[in-house]
Amino acid sequence: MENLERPRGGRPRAFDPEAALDAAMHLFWEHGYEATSLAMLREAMGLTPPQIYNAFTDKETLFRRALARYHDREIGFALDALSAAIPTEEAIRLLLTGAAMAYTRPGKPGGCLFISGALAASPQAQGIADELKTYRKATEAAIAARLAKGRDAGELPAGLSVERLAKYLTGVMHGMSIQARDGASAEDLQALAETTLAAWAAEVRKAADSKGEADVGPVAND
Amino acid sequence: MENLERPRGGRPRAFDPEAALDAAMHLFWEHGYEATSLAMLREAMGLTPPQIYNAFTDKETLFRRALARYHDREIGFALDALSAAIPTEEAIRLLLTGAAMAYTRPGKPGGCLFISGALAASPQAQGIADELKTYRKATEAAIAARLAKGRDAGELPAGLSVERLAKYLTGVMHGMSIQARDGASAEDLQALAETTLAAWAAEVRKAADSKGEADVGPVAND
DNA sequence: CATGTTTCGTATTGATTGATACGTTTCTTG
DNA sequence: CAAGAAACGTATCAATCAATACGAAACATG
Repeated sequence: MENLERPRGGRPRAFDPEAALDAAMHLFWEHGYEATSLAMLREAMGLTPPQIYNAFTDKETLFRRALARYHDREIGFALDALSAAIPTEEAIRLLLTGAAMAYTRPGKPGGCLFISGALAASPQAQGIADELKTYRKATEAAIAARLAKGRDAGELPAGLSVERLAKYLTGVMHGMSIQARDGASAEDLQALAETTLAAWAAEVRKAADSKGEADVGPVAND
Repeated sequence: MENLERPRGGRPRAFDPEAALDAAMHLFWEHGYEATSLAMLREAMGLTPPQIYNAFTDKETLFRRALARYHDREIGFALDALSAAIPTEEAIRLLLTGAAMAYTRPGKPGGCLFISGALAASPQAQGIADELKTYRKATEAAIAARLAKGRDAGELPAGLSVERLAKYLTGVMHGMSIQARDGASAEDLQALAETTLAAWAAEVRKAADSKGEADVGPVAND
């Protein structure tokens, strides 16, 4: 998966590429793609420009590597929550709770790199903005797929629009990311997640009522 | 309020400052503060650099002017909804519906300038990022104040945490802004708003139940 | 009409941006 | 131990960034 091993001999690297990538990731996370200059990267990574360019080609490639690393190391909770063998509602609860924690980790930048990396961008960096959008859309698609799976399994009413609910949940997570950047605590985001789950229950009940069915189960009482 | 009138004679301006500011606002809205270069502003505003600097001091001042103009001309719906003499729930409904429309206006950049302007920033532009955060926090505070007013008027249960609910609603609006930037339609955002209002009802009921009171009224039925 | 004031247009300014040239050093391989 | 390969450090590249100098032009006021 990692294509960093050298094919043949030569002078060995004087630094740890993973540690350097980690430093770059945190810097991009904090300041975004375009606002992070090579001078800042140089200092944070402890490297000279030729070292950076030899190892990571250019700034754009370095950022994409940082994105992949972020996806693997910082938000594994999302994939884990959605793929776990647990009820749908519990998976969504794990997802939102995980986001509340991941967006407010001590010593880490607040919020999500997929959002902080670039929302608006210059025309030259449009490709980066598009890549980030792709990551965000993938999250939404994964949530929708999980909801569809729960609906097909009879956990959710057949009349429920999974796309609509996925868009709501993704939107809430995006909002949590911005709230985190504005100083919200883990507890604040946890409360936000709980309010969101209340909406979940209301939406599910509404969809079930509109079909006149009563086989809802997990959200029947009050 | 506008301090653009000259005190004494001199050569008149060859351009309309408001139209120029409008062009700058839309450009900042689309690309954000830092990613918008003076070359781009020059072309969009149809002005030479000295014209821009003479009229708006510098890029930062121009951006702050654009922010104020955006606040006055593009999101008046928010203040209107919160200050209207209508029930609290209706005010929130207007607020969210207004956001769904304002974030997807044809011919305008998607989302909200207060978010697209800068989430992450370079150390040099930290002041701009802080100013945007101030605008976002002001929105949250205005929502909280409106909720508190509704609670004090007996429209909402006394046990309701207006700060928590305000944080949720603000977060949802932020999420709507990002969804709009990712291509969501006005209908998508409207659906998101309706799901949010379902959460509203659930939260209010929960707060009322925890107090054991029944004087809720607008959300009693099912 | 003379004077003061403001903006005009043209041509640049110094600083910073992302990215390299080049000769040297240090490793693997045969 | 020679030959090839890769990364090293130093110094710097052209392009773009935000911002101005400067003299001419166009207004208001006396």
